[in-house]
Amino acid sequence: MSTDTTGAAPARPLVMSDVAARAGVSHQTVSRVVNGHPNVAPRTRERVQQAIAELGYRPNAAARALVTGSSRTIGLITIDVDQYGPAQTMIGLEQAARAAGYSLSVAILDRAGGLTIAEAVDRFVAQSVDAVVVHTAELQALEALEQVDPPVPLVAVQMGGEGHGSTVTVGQEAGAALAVDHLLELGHTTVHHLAGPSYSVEARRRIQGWRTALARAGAPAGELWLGDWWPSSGHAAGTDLAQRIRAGEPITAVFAGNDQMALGLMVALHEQGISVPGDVSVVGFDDVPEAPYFSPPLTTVRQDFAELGRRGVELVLARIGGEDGGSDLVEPRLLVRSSTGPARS
Amino acid sequence: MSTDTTGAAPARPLVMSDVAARAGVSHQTVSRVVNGHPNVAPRTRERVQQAIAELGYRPNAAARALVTGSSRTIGLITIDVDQYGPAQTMIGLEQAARAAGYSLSVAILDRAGGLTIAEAVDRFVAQSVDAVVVHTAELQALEALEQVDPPVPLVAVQMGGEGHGSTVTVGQEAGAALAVDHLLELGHTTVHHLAGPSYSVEARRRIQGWRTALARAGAPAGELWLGDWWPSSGHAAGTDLAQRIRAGEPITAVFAGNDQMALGLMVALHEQGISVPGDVSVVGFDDVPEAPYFSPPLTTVRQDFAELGRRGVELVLARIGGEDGGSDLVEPRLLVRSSTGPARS
DNA sequence: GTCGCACATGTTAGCGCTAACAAAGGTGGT
DNA sequence: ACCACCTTTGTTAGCGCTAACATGTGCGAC
Repeated sequence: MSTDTTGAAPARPLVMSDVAARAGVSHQTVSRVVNGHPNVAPRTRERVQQAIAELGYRPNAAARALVTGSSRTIGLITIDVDQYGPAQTMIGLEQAARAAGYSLSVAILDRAGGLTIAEAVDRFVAQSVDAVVVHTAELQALEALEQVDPPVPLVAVQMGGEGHGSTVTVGQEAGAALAVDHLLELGHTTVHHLAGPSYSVEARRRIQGWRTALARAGAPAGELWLGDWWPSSGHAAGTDLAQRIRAGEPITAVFAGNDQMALGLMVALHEQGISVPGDVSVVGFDDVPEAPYFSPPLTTVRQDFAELGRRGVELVLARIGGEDGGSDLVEPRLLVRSSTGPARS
Repeated sequence: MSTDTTGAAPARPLVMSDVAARAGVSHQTVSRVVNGHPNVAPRTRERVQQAIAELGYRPNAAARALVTGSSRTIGLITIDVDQYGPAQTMIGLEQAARAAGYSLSVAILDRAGGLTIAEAVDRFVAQSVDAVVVHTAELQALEALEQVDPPVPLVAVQMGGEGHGSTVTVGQEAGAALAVDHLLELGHTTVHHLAGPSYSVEARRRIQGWRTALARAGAPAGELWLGDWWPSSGHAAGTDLAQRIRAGEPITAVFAGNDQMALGLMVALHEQGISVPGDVSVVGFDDVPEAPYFSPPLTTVRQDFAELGRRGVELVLARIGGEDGGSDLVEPRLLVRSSTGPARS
């Protein structure tokens, strides 16, 4: 319907020589100004900058990428961005990347296998990205990652194990230990664990941290259930738990692998007439924004996801700059609210 | 035969003429095969495809973008991806885009003003994106959008008003009406509304829908409070509300602008000894995954965010293909759970 | 005054690809 | 047999930019 020639929008996109013509210099001088090259006379630089501003010129990224081999773009491979943690991490990543002058290209894996890690890396390489950041805790995906050897830096964020390339990770074991120690200090004999799914490396690390903390304190081993991160699996576990408690089993403390499962768990317990924290204390993991408004407000382990993203970019930049960039760790923190209390004597 | 096939990372990236040499054709023939050009002899095509497979060749996206002016990339400008809706929408968008052979480049706005819409669009244009999708309900951002006239299709997703270019939107008024009518049918005299912040176009549309539905039913106008989408603002509103109820005000039904505020509201009510739905019925908006596990399980209006993303891509593709692509609407749906009940007589 | 050298600017080539045109080979109609 | 015409393939140019080299200019050292 509308023809796109409304004064401001030029029919032919502006190129460097348009700016050059206007400033009365060669296109190469414009290039030097654009790239902050030192050997340009101040007056010339000013004229060029003015011409750029007047024309509203932006250099063509594709041409730049072609000649330099770098697109000033970082590729992010992620999963489950509809969950709080991955979404926060992505925000931290994007903002840090942008602050450093990089754009973010995103590929979202799905559990249905629509896109494999190798394909995603491949695509990014063809796009001339300067680095790839992988954010997933999927065991399978991480194993696949080992096979990939891209010609650009690859950094993993939040992965549990030590993998190919650089890694930023939250101290999952430390976080689990925080939860367990808190519960033990409140006088609970042992702590049971409702873990995330087995394909998740994070879930495994938390299980490991839980076991270790229990052992270190000399407490008897607790029981382990597996959920799928979602509230419904917490609810199922809670229903089962409640029946066993009413049957007389001495279960008084549960550490849930994330806040959403803790929510489902507490709701099920409540439905079955079990009091939290009166009868059972519950600790979550993540500290989602809703956690303070659960019933009762949830004691949980906070992970600083945005910081994770920022560190990831730092690592990327170090690697792009040729530095080695080893592993980096973000420490979690315990937030005590009202879902935990002293053990019933 | 020098068996230096794939295996190790090649020192020099593969280019089209490497493939051409291996297949014994010219680079242009390779280009034709890669782009599915019709006039290539079947045998030749096969040989070339085999060479591509053996070498693991991927065309350089920057060179392609430079010569064609298209990078097969869609730029997404979004905000609040840490909230459920925007994150889901992004997932729908990314998957539909990838299915159509496009990549997604992401810019995340922040309320602090780190990046303006105009800058983001500008950046994307310099990146030769084929289209820009804007996903925000920020009034300010949408106004700024009116000033922008990019040389590529721009489609807005979820915006309330009719703006420049194409639009996909959820029927906000219809959703609000769903909530109000449900409450009215249960016998409540009127419905009060805890709305989202005033800068949000969505919040405004829901307010409008709420008012209209009330008026249409001949119900007296309800009271309006403004929150900020987060649970804490719902909690504050709920605390205030509870006191007024205990003072005798006849408040029995509240429609919250989103589920998180509904959560905060219900918790505050509960803390103050007001029963939901016994004393007050509450309806949310969004249907986050936690909603069935709130206390009580929340009656809410579901928005299909992933579908929104998919439709957005459809619209984009239509626009890229030169079609007009008008507005498109996704209809919300009411999910009745346990936070609503008949009015107390 | 003349040389040397640093700085400022211009000129040229080429990144890897696609588009346009050119050339070669095959087919059928007369 | 010839030519018209289609299909298949190759050759060339150029997208917009940066890197490398070439040229021009000014100024201090001798």
